[in-house]
Amino acid sequence: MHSEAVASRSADQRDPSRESRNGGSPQLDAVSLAIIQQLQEDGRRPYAAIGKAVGLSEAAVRQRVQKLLDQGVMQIVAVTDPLTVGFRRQAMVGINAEGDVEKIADALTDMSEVEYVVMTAGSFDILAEIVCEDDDHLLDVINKRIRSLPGVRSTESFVYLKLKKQTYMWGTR
Amino acid sequence: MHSEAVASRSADQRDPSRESRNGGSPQLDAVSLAIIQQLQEDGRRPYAAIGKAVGLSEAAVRQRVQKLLDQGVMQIVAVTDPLTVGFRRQAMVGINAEGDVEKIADALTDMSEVEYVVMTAGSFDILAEIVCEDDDHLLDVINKRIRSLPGVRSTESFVYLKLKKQTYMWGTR
DNA sequence: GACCAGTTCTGCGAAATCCGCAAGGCGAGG
DNA sequence: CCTCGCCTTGCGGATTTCGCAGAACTGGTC
Repeated sequence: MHSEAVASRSADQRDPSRESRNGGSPQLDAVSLAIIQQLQEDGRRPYAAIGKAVGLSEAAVRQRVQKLLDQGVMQIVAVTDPLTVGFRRQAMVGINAEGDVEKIADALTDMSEVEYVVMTAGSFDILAEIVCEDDDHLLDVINKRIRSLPGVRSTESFVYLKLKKQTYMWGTR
Repeated sequence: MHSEAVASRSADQRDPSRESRNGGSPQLDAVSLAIIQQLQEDGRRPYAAIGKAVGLSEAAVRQRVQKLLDQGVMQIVAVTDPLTVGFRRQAMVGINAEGDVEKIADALTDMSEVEYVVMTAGSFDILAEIVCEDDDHLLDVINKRIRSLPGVRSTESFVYLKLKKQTYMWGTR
């Protein structure tokens, strides 16, 4: 019914062997990847259109999307540039820590002003992106809430001046 | 018909005076903010439900969402953790530059491996997030493509080990 | 090979949503 | 007064969503 994509799908695309060891995360086959890719282009694209593109029925796409959402593998959301949207201060904070770094990362995760937390290798152990109402708020979060966390050795801040690019199209290359 | 939200809306929410000067971006009133907020929670929420929440008709919400999309104020997309999705290397790169920094940022923006570019104040002029297939690819992008850009004085890389948090809920606080 | 349990896909109707369009209200400005 | 921009209401038709039942495939076991 829907082109020749169907014929090859069940034969080879479902192969999960290439996943290797990437942290025990719920393995994704090529079909789910293709679905995610469709939704990276347009988060509101109808299931039927996605199904046609990846070679699956509408209902099957719906189930897989729901599972991906439930598993937390992806989220479908509106993204903006907070700076554009208005009167806010944003910054990236590099953190040097000692002891249980992951616990510090968890503490950051619990802060509502923190949008993005990633553990890194390099001269910072953690990078955290912060979105605030104004300078006072930003200062408060960085100096009072973050620097006072046990294990935080030092921090360095990079206040955002202008967001130049923000995409989610890694699947489309 | 839709609760008391309507009554107050036209009276005060449409006031654009608090926008201040934030870069000549298309000013948003409180209603559009509320719509964005709804879509930050669920990018697929139906227009009627959004309308009920913000006190607008379904058709009006539809028009505003379309305009916000067209203007590039927001995008509705699926977001994932590339590391979770599989076999990739990701890094944040801090860049020190001389001369026209914005031009360098534009050059970074043109690279498909670069997902995120922001100009900052601090010890880096630019922060760029990179998503790659593997180590070789990452090395190639950083050392060959970025460091060779005219005006780039130095770079420092932070390879991602683990993404701990990634949200878009600034509207919901 | 046969059987079975679990999972995934397909194929439907029914309900809800999307989408374009037209007619009218209403406030802001010229 | 008139225009412009935006919202509302209402409408129908096309499309999409959603739940469910049956079929198909997978992996494990005997």
